[in-house]
Amino acid sequence: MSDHDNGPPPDPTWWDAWRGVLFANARVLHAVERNLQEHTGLSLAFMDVLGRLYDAPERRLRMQELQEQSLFTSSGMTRLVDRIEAAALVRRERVPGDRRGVSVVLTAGGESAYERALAQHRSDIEREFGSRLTPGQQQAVAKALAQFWQ
Amino acid sequence: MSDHDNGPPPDPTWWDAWRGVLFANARVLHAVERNLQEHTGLSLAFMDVLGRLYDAPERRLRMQELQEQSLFTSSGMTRLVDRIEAAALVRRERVPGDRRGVSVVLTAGGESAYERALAQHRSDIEREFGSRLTPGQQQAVAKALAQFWQ
DNA sequence: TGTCAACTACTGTCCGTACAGTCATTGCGC
DNA sequence: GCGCAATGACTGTACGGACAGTAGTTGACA
Repeated sequence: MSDHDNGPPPDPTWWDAWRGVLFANARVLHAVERNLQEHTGLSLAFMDVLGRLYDAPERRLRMQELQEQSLFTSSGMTRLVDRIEAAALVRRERVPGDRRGVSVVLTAGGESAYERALAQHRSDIEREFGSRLTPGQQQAVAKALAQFWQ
Repeated sequence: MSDHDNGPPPDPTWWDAWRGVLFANARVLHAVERNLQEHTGLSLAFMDVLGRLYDAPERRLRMQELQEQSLFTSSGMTRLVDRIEAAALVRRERVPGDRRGVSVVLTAGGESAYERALAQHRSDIEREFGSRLTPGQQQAVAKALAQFWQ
């Protein structure tokens, strides 16, 4: 048994891949969130909610739908929507026929604020992340990780 | 100009890659952090600090070294070390020759707690992340994202 | 039709982090 | 040696999110 290959055993490949995901996420988010906040006044949490409303039919969703799609708890979503509503980017409306329910609707201001912020955000992501990967790497990463958002 | 290819323009590849990183990170972390906490009582923030001390010469680092390597602010690190110290996993020591400085040293209990938790954590990551990628995908992701942790 | 469990959203409270400011200590320029 | 900016760590405060609990509403079933 050759035991001349000593030293610490190398990390398995999946461990390096995971570390890459962890650090890429942290570093890119850090840069991008700060920049977005400065240029548009919107946080990524805001963007997440606004984006889901933007893509929804009639630009509206129930609180529960909003919460299910995101990684927030329902109480967290209540308070997040409170803040977005205070910024006049969405408004709450009663759901006809179910007095328990509340719809969250994108306002006109919210719509245009989202469009502006999305453009900024995408260019930030391209600079901090996309441009650092070759097209082949982009493809490979996208394919390997697509399963995590179905 | 053929304009029969309408519909929304497809997202660029780097955008899909980024989304993969974002969701993989969120989903895996969520599952793994909960499990680690339950089985070992340690949070990932604890693990981060303990790991850096574990890998350092003499199992000790200055507060500032600890802070520079991590994504915490210095005040955040002060309070994080407070909590880890309260759990008796590290202790603070004065630096001889510089009365401003403080060394953080891994205790014997901290060392063994870290070793146990690391084993748990790695098996969690393998299950939630590694096992979902083919060896080729692991390799590709690791290579593409290595730059984010140098 | 009355009762009760399930559903929807909100609130009380605590914890962890960031930002800005403070205090003691150090070392450089003169 | 003296003055002063830089360094290293800590503290006051505010905010965002989680967990657990609450209140109003609905629908199913006896």
